[in-house]
Amino acid sequence: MKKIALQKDTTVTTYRIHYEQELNAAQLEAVLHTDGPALIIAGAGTGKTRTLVYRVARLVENRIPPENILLLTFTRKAAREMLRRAAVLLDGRCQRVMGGTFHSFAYLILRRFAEFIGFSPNFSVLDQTDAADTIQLVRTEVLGKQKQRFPTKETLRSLFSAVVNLQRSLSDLVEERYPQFLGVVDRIEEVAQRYRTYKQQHQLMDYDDLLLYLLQLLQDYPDIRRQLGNEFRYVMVDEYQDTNYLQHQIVIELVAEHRNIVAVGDDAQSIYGFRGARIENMQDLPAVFPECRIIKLEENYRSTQPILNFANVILQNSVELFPKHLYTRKQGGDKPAIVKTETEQQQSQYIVQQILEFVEEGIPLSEIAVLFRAAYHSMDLEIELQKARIPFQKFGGLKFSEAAHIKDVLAHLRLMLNPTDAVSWHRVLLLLKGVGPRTAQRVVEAVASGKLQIGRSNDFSSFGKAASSIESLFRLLGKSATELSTPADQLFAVLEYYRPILWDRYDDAQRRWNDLETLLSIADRYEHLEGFLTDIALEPIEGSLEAVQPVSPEEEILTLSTVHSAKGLEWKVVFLIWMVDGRFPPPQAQESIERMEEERRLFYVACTRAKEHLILTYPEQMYSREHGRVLTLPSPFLQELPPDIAEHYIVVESEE
DNA sequence: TACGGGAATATTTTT
DNA sequence: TATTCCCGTA
Repeated sequence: MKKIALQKDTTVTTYRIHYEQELNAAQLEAVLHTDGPALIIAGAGTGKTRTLVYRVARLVENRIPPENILLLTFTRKAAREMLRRAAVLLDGRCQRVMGGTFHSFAYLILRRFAEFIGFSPNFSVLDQTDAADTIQLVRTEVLGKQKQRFPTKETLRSLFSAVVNLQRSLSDLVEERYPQFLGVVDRIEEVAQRYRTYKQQHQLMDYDDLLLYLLQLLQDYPDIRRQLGNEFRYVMVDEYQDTNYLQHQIVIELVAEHRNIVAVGDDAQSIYGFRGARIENMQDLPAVFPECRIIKLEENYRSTQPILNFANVILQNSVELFPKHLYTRKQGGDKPAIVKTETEQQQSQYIVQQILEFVEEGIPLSEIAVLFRAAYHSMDLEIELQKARIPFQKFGGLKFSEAAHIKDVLAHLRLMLNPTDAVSWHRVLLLLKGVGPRTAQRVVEAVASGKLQIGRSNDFSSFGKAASSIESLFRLLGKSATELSTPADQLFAVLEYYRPILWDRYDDAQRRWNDLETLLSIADRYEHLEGFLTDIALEPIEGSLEAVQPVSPEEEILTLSTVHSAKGLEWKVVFLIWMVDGRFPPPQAQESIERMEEERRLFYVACTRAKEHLILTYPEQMYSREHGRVLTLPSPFLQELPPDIAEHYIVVESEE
């Protein structure tokens, strides 16, 4: 007789995570949803990230290979953070999930299939300033001697980008945004055309190209589309309300086979319209996938009820959004405060003083943030914070890696990688004494024709007094290949070379030098120069140029941030400064209803960052360029609020 | 051809 | 306010 024994049935999965206990009903429904399309509409603070994190874990627990899961987020930081949390929740397998932005994902895929779109796998990625510099190159070609008024490189770049992201014609956009340039639209078109071919010839892609070519690849090669569809069998997209047309199409192509798409978003938080974001993408999803399940998360876990009431009122005044009502089970809490100060300085002093009081009460600096509409709005406050020795980190505005000295140094590194990069040659050569555009051009041509070559001895005698400095540049670039093996080594050599140039060019050289040392510590994490440079292009280093006081441990730093950069984050205490007409919203936005609506959503995003205390401030006076000191009006968003939704205060000065 | 000085110009948000 | 543009001078 056969002996019968028991063995564990491994085909029945037992779960390590107690999903039912740790999630609310709606969240649970979203997490347990495995196959097929789903749209999760998640209000602010309703545990959207938590839901995504648990869903990643759940899929992995369901034995779906992590490599087959794709998590697309708005920043790479967000993706990393979610996967880290999933790994803590479950185990290290979650770290193997593919996560990143649309752009970083596109980069990865395009490298793999570069040949299909006529590129080499080593193409480089242009960040915004690189793109503008490249445009400048063709711009001068097209323009020649003519001195008719013509858009600047940055204007051109934003125009070209809008053409791609908004899917509109160049002439339409020129007419709408820059009617003064309607007369030269043909030449603008010519620059656009040349820019396109220039990029192709030199193996360059800007941000828009990454999306454009990925979509093209998916649409033109069904085999590749199927292959990728199988590989990324489960796709999750965060912040769907801020995807643009191209990104939406990419998603549709990618999930065409398996239809496993989970999109998460909140139409009330769409704030990237200027970049082509379309709320409609979210609304379209059920039309594209009729079997799409719709799940709403409405219970808020972040804020107190008075803050939510305030936020709800903001949306009530919106003309186009679906009514939305956030609620919480949290009891109590103060009403938001609206504080009028006389001047900007008084506003800053008030904030500093309040921060100190909150710290006194035991709220750590890391739980406090000051938000504002535009990066430059915090200038005065930054000075006051420095005086009070409150350490802070600033997000938004000019990026660390966009600063001139950083770009200078990176240009040298790019030449080490790719000696045919004309834009970098220009940048690097113009740093030298006695070298102007003409000489730079000569050098670029000589390199292209092989008359000059990095890594061998050259004859520079024709360059007159600039000869010796050009020679030392070539010596530096020639060094790289043989003697320097890591990105950090290479950067170190560049810094040695660049140091005297820096001190000669900038009064604040020491501060900039500190930035460069920071850059060195970042480079140290990389093995290959290529990866280092691409990462910097795809994910410009956040944070201000202002040296963050390095003394204090990281948790003890105050956050200053634009509202845009604060998206998805939360703090116990949130200040929102400059709630003044013309600052929030800015004047340009007031020209159209759509843009005003976006500003309103932005205001909503700002207010829903606060967990316990929300404090809005506005000075009664401000300086304007033309008129000097002028009186302000409170932001229209404040004026339309019912009086009892917040407490109103006026700052009065008193002796100690 | 380089470069300095002064004028013009844009100035919201970001991958 | 800071960068870019334009022009005259060396």
